Amino acid sequence: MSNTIYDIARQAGVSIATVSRVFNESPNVSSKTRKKVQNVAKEMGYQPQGMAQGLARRKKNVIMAVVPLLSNYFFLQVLNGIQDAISETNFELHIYNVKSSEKPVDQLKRLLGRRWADGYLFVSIHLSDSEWKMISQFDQQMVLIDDAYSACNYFQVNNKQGARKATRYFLEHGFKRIALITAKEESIPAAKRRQGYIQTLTDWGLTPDESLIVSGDTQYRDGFNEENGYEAMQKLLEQTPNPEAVVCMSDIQAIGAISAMKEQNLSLPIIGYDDIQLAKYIGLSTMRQPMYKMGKEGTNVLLDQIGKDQPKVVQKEYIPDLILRSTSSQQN
Amino acid sequence: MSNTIYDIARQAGVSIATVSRVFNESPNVSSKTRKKVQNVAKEMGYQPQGMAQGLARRKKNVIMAVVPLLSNYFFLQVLNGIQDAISETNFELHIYNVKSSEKPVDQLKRLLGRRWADGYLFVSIHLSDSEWKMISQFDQQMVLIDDAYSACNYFQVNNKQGARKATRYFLEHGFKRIALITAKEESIPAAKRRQGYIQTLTDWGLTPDESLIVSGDTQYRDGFNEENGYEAMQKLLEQTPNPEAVVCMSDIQAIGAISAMKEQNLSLPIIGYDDIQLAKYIGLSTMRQPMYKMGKEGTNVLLDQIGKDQPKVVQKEYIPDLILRSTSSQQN
DNA sequence: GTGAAAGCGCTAACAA
DNA sequence: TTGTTAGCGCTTTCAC
Repeated sequence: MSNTIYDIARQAGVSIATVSRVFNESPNVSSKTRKKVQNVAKEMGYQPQGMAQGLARRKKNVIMAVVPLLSNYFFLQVLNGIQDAISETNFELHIYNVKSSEKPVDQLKRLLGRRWADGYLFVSIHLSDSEWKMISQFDQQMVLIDDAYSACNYFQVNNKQGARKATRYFLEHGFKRIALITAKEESIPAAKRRQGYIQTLTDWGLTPDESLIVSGDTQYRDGFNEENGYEAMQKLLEQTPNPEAVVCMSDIQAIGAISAMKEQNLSLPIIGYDDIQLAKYIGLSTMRQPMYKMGKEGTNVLLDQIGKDQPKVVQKEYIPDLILRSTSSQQN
Repeated sequence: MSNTIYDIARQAGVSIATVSRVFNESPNVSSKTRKKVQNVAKEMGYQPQGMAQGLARRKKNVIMAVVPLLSNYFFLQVLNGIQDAISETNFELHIYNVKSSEKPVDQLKRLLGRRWADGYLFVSIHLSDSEWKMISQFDQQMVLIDDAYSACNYFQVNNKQGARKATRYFLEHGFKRIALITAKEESIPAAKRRQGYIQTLTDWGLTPDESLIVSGDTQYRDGFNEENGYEAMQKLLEQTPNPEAVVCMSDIQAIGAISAMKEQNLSLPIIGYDDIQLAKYIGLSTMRQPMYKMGKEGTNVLLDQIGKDQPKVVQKEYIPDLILRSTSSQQN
C-alpha cells in the first residue's frame, strides 16, 4: 500500500512516464498497457502523491476555503454551496480554519506563502483595505465571500440594508423604542449594521438611544453567539421602560435573547439575522442571507478564473430579505 | 511576492542551503546571516512552499480532519477540540469534507493515497470493519472519532448506553408508550441507539411497539436534521393514543419535533441527543456527548503517535450524560 | 558557518 | 506508443 510511481512502473513492466500518462488520462497509451497499469495500481492501492504532483505541475487542483472559527452556523451554509460547486469538478476542497489567537492577516500571509492551493475562498474574513491589499499582492486567485475589497472578486451582502429593513419593519408597525443587540465593537459587519439601524431611526425622525444598543459577552465568535444574546437581553430588561422590540445581529443571538425573555415571562417582538436552518422551526423572524448561493457562485467564479492570466474582477452584492415568522409580532 | 528559495538566496547573497537553515531554525547559522536572510524574506514576503517541503522532508506538518457533510453541528464541537489541540503545535489543520455523492470508503482511499497529511482524524465516518481494514492498510497514522474499529485508535461514545439512559429516564418516571425518532436505517449510530432503546423497554418487561419507532426524511444528513424530526413527530401525532414521551437521536431533530407539537398545541416530554450549544437556551433536555473532549484528546493521541514507528493503540469509550432541562418533564 | 549536490515523487518535453 | 531525462522547490548529507 502507498507506493511510488516507480513501484507501479516496475511491477507493470513499463516506464514511470507511462504510469504517469495513464493517471493523467493521456490518450497516448495503448489500451492494453493502460489496463495493465490500472490493474497493478489498483492492486497496490496506488494514487499519485498530491504534493509531488503539485510541485511538478505547478498546479495543485485544490481550492482552499478559509474560514474563521468553524463553530458558526453561517459558514456551514456557505460551505455547502462551495462543496457543491467543487463536487462538479476534479478539484479537491480543503478547509482552513483561522484561529482567534493570532491576527487573521498574519495567518493569511503565512498560508498564502505556502501555496497549498490554486485558489482561495475567504469566507467571513474581515480585513481592512490595507490588509487586503497586502494579501492581494501574493497574486493568488481568490474571492472574498461576506467581505469586500475594491480590487478583489467578492460576494457580499449589504449589512446596512439588512439592519435597515429589520428596523424599518418595527417602525412601520408603530414601535419606537427599538433595541439592537450587537456584537464586538470592532466587527465590521456589526458596525455596518449598527449604522443601518441608527440611520433608519434618524430618517424616521427619532433620536437613537445609546442605552438601547447593547451586547453581552463578545469574546467568543465576536459576540455572534447565544450567550451574548442572552446577556444583552438581560441588560435590556433591566431598563424601564423595557424596549418595545429587538433587532439582533444573528439568529443565534436571538435564541439567547428569547431565552432571557422567557425567564421573565416576557416576549418582545424580535428579529434575528441569517436565517439558519432551524430558524424556521422555532418560528424566528429573521433577515435571510443567501449563504448557500454566495458560496456556490463565489466558487464558480474562482474556478472559472483559475488558469486565466488577467481575469476580470467580479463583484456582487446581495440584499438580505426579511422573513416574517412568529417572533416579530406583538403576541408571539 | 511569492518567490522561491533561490530568489531569497540570491538577494541575500547566500546559498539556498543557508536560507533553508534559517527557516528550519538550524543553530548553525551566524546570527548575522540569519538576520539578513530574515529581512530579505520578510521584505519579499517569502514562505517555503508547503508542497516542496512536504516532498523533500517526507513530512508535511499537516493533520487532516475528515468529516462528512460539514453541515452538522456535532462536528463543529469536535472540530473546535481538534483546532485547539493543533494550535499548540506547529502543525496545520486541513479539513476535508466527504461528499454524500460517493461511497465514503472510496473517497478515503483516494484521499489517503494522495498523502496530503501526516495524520488523519476521521470524524463521524462510519465504515464496516472490512472497510476500515482496507483503510488501515494504507499505514498512515489515524484516529477515529465517533466510530470504532478494533485495530485502530478510536474515541467513541457508547450509542447504546445513550439511548438506554434516555429511555430509562422516561420509564422510571412512569411513561410506557415511549416513542423513538430515529434516522436512516443504515446509519450505524442510529442502529445502535435503536437497539439500546428496544433492549431497555424489553428489560423493563414491555414489548417494543414498532409503530412508535419513526422517521421522516432521511436523505439529508442521514436524517439527523430538523425536517426529519418534524415529519416524524407528525406521524407520531397521527396515532391514537399519542405517545407519552419521545426520545430523539439529535437535538436538531428534537427542535423539529417540538415545532410539530407546537402546531398542534401539544408538548410531550422529549429528550434530544448531542447537547449542542443552543440546547441550553431552548431548555432542551438531552444526552450530552463529550464532543470537544473527543476532538481534543483524539488529536493529542494522533500528534503523539506521528513519527513513532510502532505506537500502541489507544481506544476510549465515553458514556453520554443525561442533561435534564425543561423539555423532559410533563409540563414543559 | 556555509555551499554543492543529491534526492523527494511526480510531470512534461523530447527522442526514439 | 513508449522511454529518457530535466526540472518543480525544497531539505539534508557531506565537504570545506
